[in-house]
Amino acid sequence: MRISGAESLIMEALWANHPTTAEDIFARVAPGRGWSETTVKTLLARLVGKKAVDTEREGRRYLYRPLLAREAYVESESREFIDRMFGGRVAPLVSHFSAREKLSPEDIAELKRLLAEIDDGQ
Amino acid sequence: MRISGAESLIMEALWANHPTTAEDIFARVAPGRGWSETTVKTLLARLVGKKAVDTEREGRRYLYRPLLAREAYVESESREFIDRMFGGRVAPLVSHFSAREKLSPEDIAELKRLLAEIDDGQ
DNA sequence: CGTTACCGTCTACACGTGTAGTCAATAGGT
DNA sequence: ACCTATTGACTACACGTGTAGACGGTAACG
Repeated sequence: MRISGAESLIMEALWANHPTTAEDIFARVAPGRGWSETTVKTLLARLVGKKAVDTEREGRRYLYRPLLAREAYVESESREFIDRMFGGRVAPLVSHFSAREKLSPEDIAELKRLLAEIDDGQ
Repeated sequence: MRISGAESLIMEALWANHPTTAEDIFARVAPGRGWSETTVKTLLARLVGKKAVDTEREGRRYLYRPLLAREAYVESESREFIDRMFGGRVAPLVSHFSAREKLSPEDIAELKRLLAEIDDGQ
């Protein structure tokens, strides 16, 4: 089930803090977006419909919690993106950024660390 | 100007071979998609409207050529994706793939080569 | 117990997108 | 010069998405 752009903002808020109320999500997401409360509710309802979010009644309101794990979401989005853009391989993407000097020193350090780790594993 | 998913397939065909005719693009893109010829024409027209593709008359038909460079497209899509998914940094993405053993030996070799290259540059 | 405030649901609407049919212009062949 | 085949333009339509108003049920408070 596809998560749209606006919906993914709601998911981010939920991943950061759950279970929680629509009001809380509204408070944390809407300011940066200028969304009305209804918009947040609509998006939540759609996510529940898509089975990406689960609800649990708490008094007169719902508590929302993510059903879709962020890991799984990142995984499928990444795969799709890398397939579309870089023929399914990771190195060309890194190469692309490296060629444009968009790699920060921290990036470079961490990449080295990762590769060393992989070598250790072998 | 945003390029949609279907449109990006047309762009790929154009990047691979240009300038060329709608018929040629149809021949190369439609089979894998089951698109009708009109669909390809519509997408081309939209891309021309978005100024991502340029036309030049050749007899009774057009020759199409990309106006938007693939480099620029990849750049902006990548940036947006990395911002959305990994807080704007490349290393977490690689780390994500590395953790799932989705890095091919070629990926790893190329990453090493890239890092060595960067070191040389310093 | 009745009223009120809150909160989710229903409804709505414009716009982009995926997909394609019909039409009109015109280049080319005879 | 005329007919025809080709090719882009116009039109269309359903569906997802971004965005939000209106409404109705029900929990809570008095």
